[in-house]
Amino acid sequence: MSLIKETEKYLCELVRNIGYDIDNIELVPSSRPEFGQYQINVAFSLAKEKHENPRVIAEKIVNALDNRFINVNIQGAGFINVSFSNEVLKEYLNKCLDGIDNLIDKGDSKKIIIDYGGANAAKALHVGHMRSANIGEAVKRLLKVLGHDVIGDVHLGDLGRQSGMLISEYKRMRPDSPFFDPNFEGEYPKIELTAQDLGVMYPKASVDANNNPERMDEVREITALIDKGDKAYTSLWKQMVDISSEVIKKVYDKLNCHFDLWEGEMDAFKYIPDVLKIMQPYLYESEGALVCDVIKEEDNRPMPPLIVIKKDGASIYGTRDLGTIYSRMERFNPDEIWYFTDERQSLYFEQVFRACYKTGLVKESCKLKHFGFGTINGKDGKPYKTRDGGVMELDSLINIIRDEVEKNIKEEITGSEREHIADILSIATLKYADLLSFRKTDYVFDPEKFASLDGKTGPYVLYTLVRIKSLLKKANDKEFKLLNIDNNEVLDILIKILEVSKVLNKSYEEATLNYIEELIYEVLSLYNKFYNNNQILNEKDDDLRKTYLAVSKLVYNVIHNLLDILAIDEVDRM
RNA sequence: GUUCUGGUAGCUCAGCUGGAUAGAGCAACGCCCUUCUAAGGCGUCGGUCAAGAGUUCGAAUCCCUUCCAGAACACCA
Repeated sequence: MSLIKETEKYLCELVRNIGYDIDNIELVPSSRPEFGQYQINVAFSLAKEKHENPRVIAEKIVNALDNRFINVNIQGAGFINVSFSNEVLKEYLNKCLDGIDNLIDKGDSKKIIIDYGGANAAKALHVGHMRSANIGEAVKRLLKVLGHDVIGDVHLGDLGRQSGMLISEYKRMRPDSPFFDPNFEGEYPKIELTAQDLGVMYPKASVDANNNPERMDEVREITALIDKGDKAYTSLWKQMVDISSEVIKKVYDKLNCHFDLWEGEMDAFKYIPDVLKIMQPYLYESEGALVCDVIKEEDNRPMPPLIVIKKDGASIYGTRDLGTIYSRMERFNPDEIWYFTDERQSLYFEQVFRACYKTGLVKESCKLKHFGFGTINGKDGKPYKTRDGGVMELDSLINIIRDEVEKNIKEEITGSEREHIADILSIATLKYADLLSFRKTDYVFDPEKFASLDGKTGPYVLYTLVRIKSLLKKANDKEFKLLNIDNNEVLDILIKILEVSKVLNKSYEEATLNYIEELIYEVLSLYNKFYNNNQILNEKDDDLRKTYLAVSKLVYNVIHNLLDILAIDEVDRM
């Protein structure tokens, strides 16, 4: 258990013993550091409830405190200020030099499925996919650290209009192929296409279909045929999906995103009949489609019904999501399913979730949650595009950052090591920037700013770690131990590190990583200040040198573990 | 049109389950290298928290109104 949590429990017990019935007290980092490390504001709420003087309540609490605190004082109308004694801090933090277990508080373990990634098969990953990947992967790792049982699913968009687009294009390229011969019987051949080919074919088909209604009808027809299980088209499409999957996987690997399940919409297919059977009593026909009402009496906004079967008889993305949820319930029986997609899909997910509960597809005890995120914009405030206004592919985006980041690597580092460092640094830069703002906030993509050594950036973080690692490596001392922590710069670092537990829990509750990044920056910034003003290796006083080294090790350990949650790798030099 | 999200320093953003004097980064200006990676650190400047009214010991935070911006709103995902 973390020191903060343990202390809060103690305080809660203490206040109860005085005669106030409360279930928790918060130890808040002080907004007025000159009065102490922490403030306790409980006297105000109790005063309001009991109609007593907050100052009197504060005095009662203060008088009961034991000697784990020093500098206890009451300010203003009833602010209680306390600081931990150095002995308490040393004893606790000396146990935190390796690993992160002593710094965090685990709750009840839940089984949670995380649906993130969402790449479209047969189309290159683009900017929009990056946030889902980065946020989803980090949240997945965070949940694991907090003791949950997590399953991450890439949930590929491998069914839908792009299949019709690509097959119609292939038909124009190879009209004589057996896939288009209705009389063909036997094994369909292997197609000779690369992911690059598919990347060229899709936009070509898309442009044509958008300008030509007949072509669009053909696309729809092919899409519907796959939906209905057409052998030739399904075989062709599956091959296309496999071809592009390899490339998609490589990009996800670059981003350190590793999925437990590599499934997609097509995998939901076989569950759709069961889903329809269960939902049957709630389905009705509307404008040719089969829909399910999801409006509730208390709604004060339009809530259109969820379309389950289109008027052409084919499934739609909602149907596939329902099938996926059903399959997850059957196979894993999770406590929760979390979705990470663009915020613009929030109404859609609301519809799907309501349909699940209403029809009994999902039991009430299983929580379905959608966590939307904001868009990545250019400096003009509009979604980030290539110079000519096209969709920015994720790979190009990585290369843009890589060009910037290269400038920060020392010239003396060359060859494959340089390449390796550039790889890690560019992903770290991209991720740090991507996770820096609150999940729902749109942010401006600014490669130069992100790759800068100054400010809240990946390079700043990794550079600081490089210095710590170099220093720890040079240290001859066998013993790293906090012995003398009277130095204020040291104390500031230690107190900041105590926040880890709360920061992780807050990040979990809101499914956002910006709090973690903020903490990383604050710790490292305090460490840099300390590093600048103190000689660590050359410190003559044994106790001080051991303490300084222990602080360095503690900082490294904490930041290393936090970066691991964010799926950000480090380098040894740069 | 209805609903949702947002409006905080010149710029980019935190803070929003009400707490003491509203924060950070960048930019600008000024300091600190016989130094463990100065690729760093320190300082200064910078605010009607969109506007107005309300709730209370206390409001950037909660409620209401208005203005501005973005998004969603049935067979695309």
